[in-house]
Amino acid sequence: MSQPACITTPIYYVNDRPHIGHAYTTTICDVWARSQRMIGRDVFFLTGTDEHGVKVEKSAQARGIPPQELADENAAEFQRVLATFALTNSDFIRTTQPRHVEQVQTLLRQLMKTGDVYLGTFEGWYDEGQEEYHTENRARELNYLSPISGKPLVRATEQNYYFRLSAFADRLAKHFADHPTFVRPVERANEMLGRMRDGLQDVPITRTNFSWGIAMPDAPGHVVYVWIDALLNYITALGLGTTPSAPESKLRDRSRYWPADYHVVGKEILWFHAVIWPALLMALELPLPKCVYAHSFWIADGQKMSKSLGNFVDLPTIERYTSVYGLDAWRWYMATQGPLAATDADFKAKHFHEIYTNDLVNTVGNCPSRVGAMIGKYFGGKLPSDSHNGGEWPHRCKATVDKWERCMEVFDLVGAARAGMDLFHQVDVMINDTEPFKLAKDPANTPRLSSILNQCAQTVRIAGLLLEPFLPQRMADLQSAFGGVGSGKSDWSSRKKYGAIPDGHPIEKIALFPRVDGAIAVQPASAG
RNA sequence: GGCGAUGUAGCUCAGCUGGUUAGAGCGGAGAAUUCAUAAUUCUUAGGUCGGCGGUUCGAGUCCGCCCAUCGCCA
Repeated sequence: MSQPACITTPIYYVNDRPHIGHAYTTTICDVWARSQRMIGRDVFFLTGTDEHGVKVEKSAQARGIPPQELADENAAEFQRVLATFALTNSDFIRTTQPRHVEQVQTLLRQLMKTGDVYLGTFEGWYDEGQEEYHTENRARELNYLSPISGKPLVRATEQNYYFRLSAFADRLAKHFADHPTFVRPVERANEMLGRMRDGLQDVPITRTNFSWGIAMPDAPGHVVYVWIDALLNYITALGLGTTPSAPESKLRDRSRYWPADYHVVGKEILWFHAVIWPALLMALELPLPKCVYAHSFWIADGQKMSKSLGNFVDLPTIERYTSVYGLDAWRWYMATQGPLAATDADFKAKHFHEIYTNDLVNTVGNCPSRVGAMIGKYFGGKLPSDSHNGGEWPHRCKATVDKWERCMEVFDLVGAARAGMDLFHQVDVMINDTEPFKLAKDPANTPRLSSILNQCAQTVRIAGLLLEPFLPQRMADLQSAFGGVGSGKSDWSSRKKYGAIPDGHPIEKIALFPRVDGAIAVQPASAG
């Protein structure tokens, strides 16, 4: 039985249009999901849409349509994007689906029963656009105007249901201490710890001033706050909120995927995922995710992306890149140049072009091309035999595969990609050092020539294998050009083994990544 | 305003608990080579390690202050 693996993206808010931020998070999750599937794990990769809340209600109102219609429209748009990008999510959960709504209500009933959710009163200054309250001091500082919209804050009193977050302070602190990689990267974990030291206050989980949301059970007029609703998607998708008799109880088959290996989120929503969500899970007596990975943001040409600047790398822009460079190139840039660490990454057309040319054209593309060409020229396209059993290469390949596996396990996508690249580079070095093209001039050298080219081909095959999660389309081409062995159906232990291509197997010369002329490359977005 | 970072070669960044000539990738320069997608390989680039002061036999590496940028929070 294979080991389950689970990775999630946040669910995307249907009030937003898809942009590079969504594409990035989903793509890196996809790379990881593919890698784990490749090594034989039973992977559940979850994404979806967050569809409730005041903003959706108001946007729909502005357009004169029911909120569900707006949600349907935009959820479809997000799903279209997934298809366009060939992302391999296992499910797409929508918070308006009955399966989610019912489980959220079941889970909230449970929390009321345990006392972790209680009815309380609150009065404060409310920012309707942001769906948040400000403290008295803060409100005065702001002149009682929303810092975002500039609209007046509203004095509001609410009887709300609260989640007893304060009760979990010690357990959370202990969890962070016992699991130093619970929140990554470490800079982000420190931010959470710092904020937790300031104390944890109970958080309201219902509102009464809007209706587009999940009804709080047994509490007419109370609607579940959108964040709580959204967080619970991670377990409702796995059926953890179903009762055995419920119509959705078959979802419980998925319970083996919990706890998730990775919740991949943007840093702006880390507090919810690193503190509130774990506390909720503790209250529900469910295990915590193994890691909450908070990536940073893409900026565009050195500037923060914002609506007012109009410099969002939006879907049409992304599609320009994929049409010029291909989908794999887009994935490669996302996964290897993205803001996986604590600092933001700059998205630049020129940089994209350089990375494409250096990494993909000149290395990943060219190396198999030269190996294939020589086998074609000197051996009629049939893999010559190696009388030296691979020499150093079985060892080198194994060491690299091991390193790749270790990197992938800890979500070090850049390190894993580098491992594959390094193998291509080593082959290039060997060719330059041993000069097979010179050996080919004298038939007396044939045995040596055979060994060298066999070793090149065997190693190229493994290098390509390691890049498959990043470059699924082109690496499939490479696998079929290099003997067609080790395609998806074989198991990992045999695929990763050196020497899988049999002697005499056909090897094709291929050009995986066409050079893109700088002149027709995607141009930087012009200012204004 | 509170807390926390960051500031290292043209660019993007590595440099664990302080110790001989401060590193990598890309760009630039030079050389080798021709199997390959004008691809590859090798060599190289003399950067006050933000500024000032201090601790120390010795500091990008510790402390203080200042400047700049950024993050989280209020």
